[in-house]
Amino acid sequence: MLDQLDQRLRQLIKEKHWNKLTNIQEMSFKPITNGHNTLIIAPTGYGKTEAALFPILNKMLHEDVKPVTVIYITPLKALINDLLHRINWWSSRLGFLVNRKHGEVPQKEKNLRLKKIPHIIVTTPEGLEIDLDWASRFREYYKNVKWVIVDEVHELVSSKRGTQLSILLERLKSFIGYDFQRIGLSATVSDEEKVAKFLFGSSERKMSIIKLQDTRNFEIKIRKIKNDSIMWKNAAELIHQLIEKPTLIFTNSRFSTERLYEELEKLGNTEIYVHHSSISKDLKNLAEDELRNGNAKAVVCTKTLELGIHVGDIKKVIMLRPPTSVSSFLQRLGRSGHIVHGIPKGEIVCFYDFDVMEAFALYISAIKGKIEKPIIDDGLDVVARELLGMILQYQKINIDDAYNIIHNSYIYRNLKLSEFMELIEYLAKNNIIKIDNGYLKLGYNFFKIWRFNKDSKSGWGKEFSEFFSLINNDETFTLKYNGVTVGEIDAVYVYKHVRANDIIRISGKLWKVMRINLNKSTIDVTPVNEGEGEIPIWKGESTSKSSIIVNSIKNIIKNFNKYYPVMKNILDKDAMDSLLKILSEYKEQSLNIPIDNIIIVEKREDDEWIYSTLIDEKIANTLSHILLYLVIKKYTLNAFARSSIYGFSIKGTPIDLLKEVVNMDDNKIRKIILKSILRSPLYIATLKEIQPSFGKISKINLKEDRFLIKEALRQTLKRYFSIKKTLEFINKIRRQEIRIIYVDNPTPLSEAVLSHAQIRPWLLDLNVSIYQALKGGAYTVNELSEVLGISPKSLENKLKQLRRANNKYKVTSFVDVDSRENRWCLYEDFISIVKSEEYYSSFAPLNQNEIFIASLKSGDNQVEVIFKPKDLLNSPDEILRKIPFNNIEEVKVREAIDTSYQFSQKYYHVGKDIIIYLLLNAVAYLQSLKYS
DNA sequence: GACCTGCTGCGGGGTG
Repeated sequence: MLDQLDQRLRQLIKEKHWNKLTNIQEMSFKPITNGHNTLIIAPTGYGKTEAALFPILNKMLHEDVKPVTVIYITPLKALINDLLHRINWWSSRLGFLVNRKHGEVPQKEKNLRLKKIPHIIVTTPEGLEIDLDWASRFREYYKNVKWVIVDEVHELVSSKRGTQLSILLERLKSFIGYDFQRIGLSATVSDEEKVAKFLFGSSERKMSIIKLQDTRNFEIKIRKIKNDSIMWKNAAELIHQLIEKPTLIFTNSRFSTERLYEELEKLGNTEIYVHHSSISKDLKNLAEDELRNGNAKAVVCTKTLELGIHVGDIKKVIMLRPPTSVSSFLQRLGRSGHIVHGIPKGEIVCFYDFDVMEAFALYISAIKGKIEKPIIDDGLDVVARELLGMILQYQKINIDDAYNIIHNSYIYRNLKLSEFMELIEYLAKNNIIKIDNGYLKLGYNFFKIWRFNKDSKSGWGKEFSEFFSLINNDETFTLKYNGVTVGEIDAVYVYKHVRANDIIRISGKLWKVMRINLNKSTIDVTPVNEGEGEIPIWKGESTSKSSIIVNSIKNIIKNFNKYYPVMKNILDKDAMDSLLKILSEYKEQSLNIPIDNIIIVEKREDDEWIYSTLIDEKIANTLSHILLYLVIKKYTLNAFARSSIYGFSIKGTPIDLLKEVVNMDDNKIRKIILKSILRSPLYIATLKEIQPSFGKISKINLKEDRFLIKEALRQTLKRYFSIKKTLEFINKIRRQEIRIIYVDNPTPLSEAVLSHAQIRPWLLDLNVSIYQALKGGAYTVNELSEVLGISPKSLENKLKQLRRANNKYKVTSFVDVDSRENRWCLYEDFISIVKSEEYYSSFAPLNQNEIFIASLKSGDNQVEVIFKPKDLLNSPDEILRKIPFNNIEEVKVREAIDTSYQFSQKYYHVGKDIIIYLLLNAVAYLQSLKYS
């Protein structure tokens, strides 16, 4: 191939001291030169960027090209920065200008591109979105584009960002009126054809897929630690021995990252860093730099370091607990042995017996080359957003033209015009667009939702910059030390758990909370050296395990003897014992392992029914939601379910509800599934995510917003549930192809089910939501308002109503003497809150002997009780005797000498059962005012 | 205990 390259390019290759080109560079040259749309598949580190670049630069040297000639798209800002230098090295020497564009490029640098138009622009999907929608001058230069390169296609293909990009490419094609050449760069994927079609869309060019047979081997060891009360310490001790400088230690959560670091630190480890998405950028950069410089012994990280950023040569990868998919397993493993002939070296450290099964299943699947197929997101919210983008671009757009552009995208090739019209009508109803003689224009709600003005924080709406991105963010608090950001915590966690003087562990350090600024959503902290810090819990989306893992586990159990020799090589003794233990426990109970045709049912003492069987997680999720729906309808609100690949469970029913489900007809089950999804937090989250795209900001109305509800339901179903597979599963039970066996003793898989999180329903009934939010704690109106997403004012009114209630939803309030704020709690929880340490000072008078007067009212009855604080503690019955009614509508407390009522405290709608504590609260509060 | 990613353009006015 070298001989076909222009002399100037050949000279540069010589200058780089490249003796030869990599295989993938050789193989890609011809198809790209011939103008084919080309998908290049090879692992990281094989020079894919140059494989795409060489033939293009070669052509650019000979053709009359005008800037902008090439758009290079990649999903990460860090990659853009890397690529800029890499591409610029070649192109600047050939006389072509390169420019980058992402949110953190300084304004000065951004402005340059209009003065000197670049030949090659490197940006994100969002960057292209901005340019097409909004950059009215620069986008004119896009009319010269001949090539579009999309990097990390595997990363984009199954996300909304990829869907967005697929429409953007069709918009670009329509805008410039030229079928530009598309080149994709990807890591190993399972469904290459589909990925190629996704990328190439409506282009009529021939297509080529260039794939490097990945013959790289890898070394893997699966280990198990003892999961007793000090399992984190055990894990750290083992990992400490396994580390070979430099090592990447992957965990599956931000919490685990911090927790493991804590224990590694206790073992005296230095030169170890923490890396995850909630750590400040500077600290992340430090960790990356130290890796590259060879100073870091190890970095404990989440998926942040799984993606393509170069972090130097990694000697070894340790995974704390198995990752949830084969592709993630391979990506993590691939971070080590980065030199082309290096062999990746990995360790999986397991906590539980079933971790060992999963780890081995991952290994077997990886060896066999079984990788998860991409699931393309076909959300209509993306269509809506792109439609709005097109209107921004053209001011107005013909409905048919808009439809054709969307329809050209591979993802929406089956979208019917009627469905498109339904979408348009819904957008028009929300006044985010208006329809004018077959043309679409922006409606007056557009700039209400996507605000330009950052300061007008009041009310609803999002910042205009967010319009260009389909990534959602939950509310967070930023931790600041001396004004410098050190990390981030979920807002809900802050409201529920963080208070002044608490010690928090984040970014591998301990911080004391000095001040919580609710308005700015920041927390001022200061570093401390000792004490036990609490690690915050971040609530992410649930990560489900791929069905490849489930099937692989089934296969391994069925053919245990066949796999045994491999196992002996890869598992350490403890891991091996774990696997054998699972098998022998079933044997001891004379049970078959529930892999294909058995469900083992156990009822635990607390009314939790566990159905264990290896199962597709979507089926488990669907079944558990059906059961949850039935329990709530029939028995109790205090119910929850669990679902996992090891089975599912339901708590709160005295009878086996699965039996009832099996006896229902399919239509009824279908209806229940839909109803149960409408109550699931997963649906609520989807709804929240997509509704701004449709211009919906006010309260959702079941009739008016049918389109939105239907779409949210469809997306939730597609992502997390499966009606078809669930009905098939139930049918197998009916036909007794799946047998149900009841047992009394715990079995290994049921223990695995129990280790999964509880799914609680989200009820639209406000009383219930408040009940759920308050349960077990005491909160201010503002805190609750954030948790529930209801305005503080209406929430306060609701709480005042509930104060009068005479049922389990009844609430009450008291003053938090430390913060002087009113706190609300469930009436049923009040006494346990009084007795908790947290609010001790709110019920502890400072002076026992001062005299107070309480005036109590009930209807027309009224009494005054004179008391000393010590009476409340020593002889409460005497005080109670003086109160002639059980329900006290109003209590007013003041100090006897304060005849002006200058300081008094009131309570409403309380029973005699808690009045003593409220009097204590009033006294503690009034005295705290007086003595401070 | 449950991952990650990104996020105005253009031109006019002022200052040195």
